[in-house]
Amino acid sequence: MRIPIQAVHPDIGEAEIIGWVHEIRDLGGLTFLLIRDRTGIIQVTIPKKKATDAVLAAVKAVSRESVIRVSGPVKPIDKAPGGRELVPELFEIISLSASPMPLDVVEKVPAELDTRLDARFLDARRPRVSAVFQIRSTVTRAIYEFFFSRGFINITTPKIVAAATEGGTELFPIAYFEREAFLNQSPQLYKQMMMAAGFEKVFEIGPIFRAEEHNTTKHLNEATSIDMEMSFADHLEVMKVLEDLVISTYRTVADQCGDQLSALEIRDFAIPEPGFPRLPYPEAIEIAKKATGEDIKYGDDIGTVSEKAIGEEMGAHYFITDWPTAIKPYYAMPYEEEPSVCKAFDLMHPRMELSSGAERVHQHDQLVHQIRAKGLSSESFEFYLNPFRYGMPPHAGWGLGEERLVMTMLGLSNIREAVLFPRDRHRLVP
RNA sequence: GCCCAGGUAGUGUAGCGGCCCAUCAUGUCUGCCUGUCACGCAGACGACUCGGAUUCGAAUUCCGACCUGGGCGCCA
Repeated sequence: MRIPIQAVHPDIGEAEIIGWVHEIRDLGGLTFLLIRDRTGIIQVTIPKKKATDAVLAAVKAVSRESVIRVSGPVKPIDKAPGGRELVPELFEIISLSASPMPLDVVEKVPAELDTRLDARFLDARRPRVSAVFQIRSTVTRAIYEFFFSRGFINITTPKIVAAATEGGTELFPIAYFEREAFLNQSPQLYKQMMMAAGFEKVFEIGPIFRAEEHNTTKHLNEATSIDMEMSFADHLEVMKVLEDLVISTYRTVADQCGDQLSALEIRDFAIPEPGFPRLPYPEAIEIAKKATGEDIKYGDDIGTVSEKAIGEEMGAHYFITDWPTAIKPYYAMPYEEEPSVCKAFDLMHPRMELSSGAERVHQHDQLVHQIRAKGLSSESFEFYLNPFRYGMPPHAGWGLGEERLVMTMLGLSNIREAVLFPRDRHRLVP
């Protein structure tokens, strides 16, 4: 019976392991193999004089990164990594690895991201890479648990759609039988429609597609969006939910991913402090203006340089609130007393935007008016507008980028590090 | 899309008109080695992105294409 390498202790006497050959050190009369599975690494020691011919022949034939099965007694040895070693009685090559390999799993020689992504299956054998995706898995589970524990209903919405969600972003066109369709940029319209269905609290974690030709370390053409929508809630309430979710996700990772954080050499993993500061948009651009010396006017978008400058000033997670209605989507609710400002917010990490959300317009006529004010045609939104005629409750929600959450949490320099098979301007394979 | 920097063995690099049938490391192969832990030692193998131009001579200069990284824009 195979046991995980992490569970191999001298007390258990004998063990059978299956794993990849991490390193081979042949000293002549003595050969050391390091064998790796996803739980850890163990040394297998083969003394030439005591080993059987079958074992010696297999050890001679095996190459690095081959899959092997080894069984034999486990011995406590101070000199071995982990304080124990396995001396094989049986040594079977299950799957021989070819050489040379596209990259060095042991990381004696670094590999560039592009090389790594081309051979992602090998790259992901590296403990530090594997750790990122184990943590991302924990993040996903923590988020599902967070929403379920608060009574949210999980929904799935179509990724093949007939038209744009918000305008603004480019869509990928696809052939849908005899018609043209698009990959959805956001579940926004569908999650709002479920407010009209009376679901009250919904969430979805799923892919979104943006055909923007951006070329940066924080954009993807296929990303994972964590979306929620809540009836009878205003923007302030859903901001609190967002803050709680971020903190509880960090806490779960801190509690459950100690080994993975060590593998990433993250020693000072800090859980964000509750009470994220709320920075009104006019104050945000003031900070940006002072820090960058640029002439930023009210109503301008906050560019990358400004975003960084404000992030440095704030130093931790914060919200930007009270955005000009003109630069937020048509579905953001303007303040009654000052309609040029709306109840939209962005959740910022000092490095970048993580989430944006808003209280939504729930009155049909106002929504039509705002769609037209953005230069969009309300006819193509008929499927979306219809529910607003038949008792749409007030509601609010947000969308949070999962890759950006993981990237900022782990200090990854490139968002592609947080995706197994990233899709960007140039990469479609693997 | 724009700007900048690049593209040299499987990987990561040095070289930047002749000292280059190209440096170093890692890797692979062969040999030696019984406590390695980035094992060591000896030997071998393996590369100038593609196309054009300049030149007596191009990895090196110029032009074009393709590809990569970073910054910006757009965007979340």
